[in-house]
Amino acid sequence: MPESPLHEPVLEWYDDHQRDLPWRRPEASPWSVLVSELMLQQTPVARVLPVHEAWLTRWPTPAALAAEPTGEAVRAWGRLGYPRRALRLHGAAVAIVERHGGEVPDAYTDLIALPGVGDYTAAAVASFAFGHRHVVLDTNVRRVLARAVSGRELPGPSVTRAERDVATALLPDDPATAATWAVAVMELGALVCTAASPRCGDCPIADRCAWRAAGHPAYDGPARRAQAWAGTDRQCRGRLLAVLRDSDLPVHRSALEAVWPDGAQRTRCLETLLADALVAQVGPDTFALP
DNA sequence: CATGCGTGGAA
DNA sequence: TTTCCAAGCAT
Repeated sequence: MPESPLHEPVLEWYDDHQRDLPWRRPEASPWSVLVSELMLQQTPVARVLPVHEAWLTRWPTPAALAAEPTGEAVRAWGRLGYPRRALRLHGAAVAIVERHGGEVPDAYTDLIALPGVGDYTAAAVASFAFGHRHVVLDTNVRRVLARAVSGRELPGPSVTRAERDVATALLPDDPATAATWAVAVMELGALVCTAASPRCGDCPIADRCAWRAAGHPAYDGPARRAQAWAGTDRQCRGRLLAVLRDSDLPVHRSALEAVWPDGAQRTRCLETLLADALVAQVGPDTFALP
């Protein structure tokens, strides 16, 4: 389903406005792309940039990372958030060495079999790193298509069949063009067609946007539940892990008690961190990164 | 399919 | 000061 009136303006806009990101440069390796995609899951580009650079310097290949303890990945992950992603990236590196001779695979089915790689990430790596033709459906793309094509402000909570059909119908036939289209729509969503304050005045397809034509009707789907934070297990786990991350030596229980007063919750969170293999117990009362 | 999972900057 | 996130994944 090639020629859509959306293609040319979006591709031209991307050519003029795309950000210069390390994982988009011609010399970027598939490993660099994969690392960036894991880090960018729910984490803003600005915070990923320095960690990605340090990561690729220290571990230029999957084999280099796979040779290290998982705790080194957790430490290097720093404050990107969702540190289980660090374990998954390490696990992906191990799997790449074991199953693919140390080379990041280019096939979607091989990619999605890696830890931490779901539909979006598999399609993104196959498309961005290898130029393959895939529907790359992230939250940015979903929002752009919801607006421009479907006339709604925001996509629903989960990907629908109809949404995927729309994205598939718009995907250019030529693989190279499809890959550029995928990253271009995503970039448009990230820079112009943003969630909160879309800059329709800068949008290359504003005159073809169904949402704009309909007068920017407000989102009418199910309310997205706000995520609580203060006092949650997530906050507690974050505090505990930060103590271990910031110490080169194993830490005593007392150091953990100091950052979270609620003993029952602290104990429970420490247990889940141990169960998740984000923390290791190295003595009767001492803990460290694995 | 609904939930849980971190973080720090912007509105 | 609160709120709301930001290129999802696993269960």
